[in-house]
Amino acid sequence: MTVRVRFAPSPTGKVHIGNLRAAIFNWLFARHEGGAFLLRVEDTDRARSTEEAIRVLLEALRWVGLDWDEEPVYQSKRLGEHLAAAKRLEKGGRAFLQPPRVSFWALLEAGGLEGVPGEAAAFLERLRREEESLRSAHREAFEEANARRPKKKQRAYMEPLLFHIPPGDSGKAALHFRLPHPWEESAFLRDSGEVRTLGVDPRWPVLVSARGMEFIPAARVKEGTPLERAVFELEQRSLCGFLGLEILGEGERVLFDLEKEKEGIEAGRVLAVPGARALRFRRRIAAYHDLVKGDLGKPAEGLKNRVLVRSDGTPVFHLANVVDDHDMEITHIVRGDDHVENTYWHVLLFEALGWKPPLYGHLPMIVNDQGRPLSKRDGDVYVGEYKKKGILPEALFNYLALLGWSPGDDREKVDREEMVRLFTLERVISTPARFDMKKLLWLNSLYLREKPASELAELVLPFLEEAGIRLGAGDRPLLEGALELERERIQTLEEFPAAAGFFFSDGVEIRREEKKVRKVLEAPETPGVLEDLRKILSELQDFSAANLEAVLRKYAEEKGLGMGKVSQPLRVAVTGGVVSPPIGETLALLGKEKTLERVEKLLEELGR
RNA sequence: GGCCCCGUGGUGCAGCCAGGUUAGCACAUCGGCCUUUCAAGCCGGUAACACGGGUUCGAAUCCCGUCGGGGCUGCCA
Repeated sequence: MTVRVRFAPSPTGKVHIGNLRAAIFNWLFARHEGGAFLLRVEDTDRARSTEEAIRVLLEALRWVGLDWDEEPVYQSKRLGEHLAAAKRLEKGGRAFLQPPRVSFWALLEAGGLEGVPGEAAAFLERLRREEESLRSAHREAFEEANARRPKKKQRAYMEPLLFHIPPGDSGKAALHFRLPHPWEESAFLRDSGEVRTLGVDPRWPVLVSARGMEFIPAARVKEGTPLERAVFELEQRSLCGFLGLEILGEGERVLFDLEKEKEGIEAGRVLAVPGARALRFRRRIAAYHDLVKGDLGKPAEGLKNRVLVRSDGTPVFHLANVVDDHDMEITHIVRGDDHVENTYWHVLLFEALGWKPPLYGHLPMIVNDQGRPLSKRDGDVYVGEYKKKGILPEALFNYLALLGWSPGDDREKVDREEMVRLFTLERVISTPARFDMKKLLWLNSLYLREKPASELAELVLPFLEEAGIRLGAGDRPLLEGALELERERIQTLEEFPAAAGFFFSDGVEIRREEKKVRKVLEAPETPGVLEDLRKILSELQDFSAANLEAVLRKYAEEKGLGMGKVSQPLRVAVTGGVVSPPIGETLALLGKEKTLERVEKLLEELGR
């Protein structure tokens, strides 16, 4: 089997660094396996997915050197396939239409109020009238509880499900995916053998239908709370985790046995079981093997049926994803950790469509200092910002690849080919990683040192322009020379103009505001030294770095001065500051004419 | 709240599955050397197995519990 992986971003005009890392891991995996790396543009949000946004996306991938193997697939063009798959599920009984104004009342009505004792029916009526007051009671209770929580654990208020009226055009129905019934086989659901009981509120009937079940867990409703004041949420669960389900009443009396009602349920009956105290069932576990995290599983009684097609007729992300992954013959899905929980139902969806799901691996998230997922508030989260900062794509690639993966030894700088050779998902770890800009900068300086000056020159041009430095037609050798000298002194291309601008300017502004500069200028021997050097340098024929170095050293020795007393005044004259590459190299590159001009000018300023 | 995932210095990784060094490497930080400045380079220092039990001659490693962080819990993607 040939490995086929994909990177499936939605184009928003910016590429998040976490997405880029996912792309890198996919690419490395594909290249290591000799497989294909594909692109799928999830452009179903037409408002944001402009052509410009798509261009930015592709450009970012090219920038870090990720190439893809086939024409990108545009999700927006595949609406027909998505809907066809949904239709197929509906026909096969694995999806059902449900009108949008779903509420407990509606469901009760659909099934009739038969089985609900008169007392409960009257109570429903009362509740219906008091809906508003209940709603605010719920809200109040929530706000109160929320205020007591530590800030980090606070949640946004959500309407209680009991009164939840999902948005959507009234009159239209959303298509729901139905998880397997307990009597249906599934490769991703297994009998755990463990018997569980789950308390339910006896004041409320449990509803069982082919769509799943609805109940209020007793744990949510405190003992003795008047029902009309109770803060509870209706659970809408699929049946899939409830093997051998029995609904128990007072004294463990069996009120309902799912096995016996199978046929009625399949025929579409909605059963209301009043007076229930507990659900007893054998637990089924939803499970899949994650290539990064190992065997993963969760109790399937927590699984819910999910919306596949919205009431406006558009497929949800998950459906589109699964259908596209199948049609693109994707074999491995490598994506962010935030999709782990979705995977349980994605594999079930594949299965329901009669397809074999791909293998999944989930990458740990990149987090900020607070351990939260990197967001735009943290700054520098988009690929473009790194480019703008003068980070080399090789460095970013290297850094990102090592965030959550390692070649297994202590190497930090690993080139692309080596990574391709060594990459395995097995070596991806599952702990979230913090983004460390300082380490990126360090890696960047390493790559800066080894890139040919001619390439660097090309890359640094925009930064020079940004700094207002214009190069003459014949300045290319000068630029490359300056890069050779400065490359190991800077960490990013962005720093180059400030460090080497003096090579390209006509004159130079002495930075007297700097203490160290003043100290050099005010040194008593400075004027004399500069006068001597003016003479010596003007008579010098061989203006090479080596010779300059030798001449200056000889002069310092003769005068009994430290080399610093000679080089620093020159440096100030020529660069305006006290920092530059070795003085010989600097003067040689700058050239005799400019050097003398600048020394002359400084002497004038010093009144000589 | 429920379920799932994760916990090695300030940070990233190695070590964990197959228990046995002084817990290794790198970034950052501090100090020193080199030195004409700035870098680079070299040498050295500070600093970690979240906590508590258990198993064992021996636990970062296996088991249980606790705590902490994150994810999911939408007709968002």
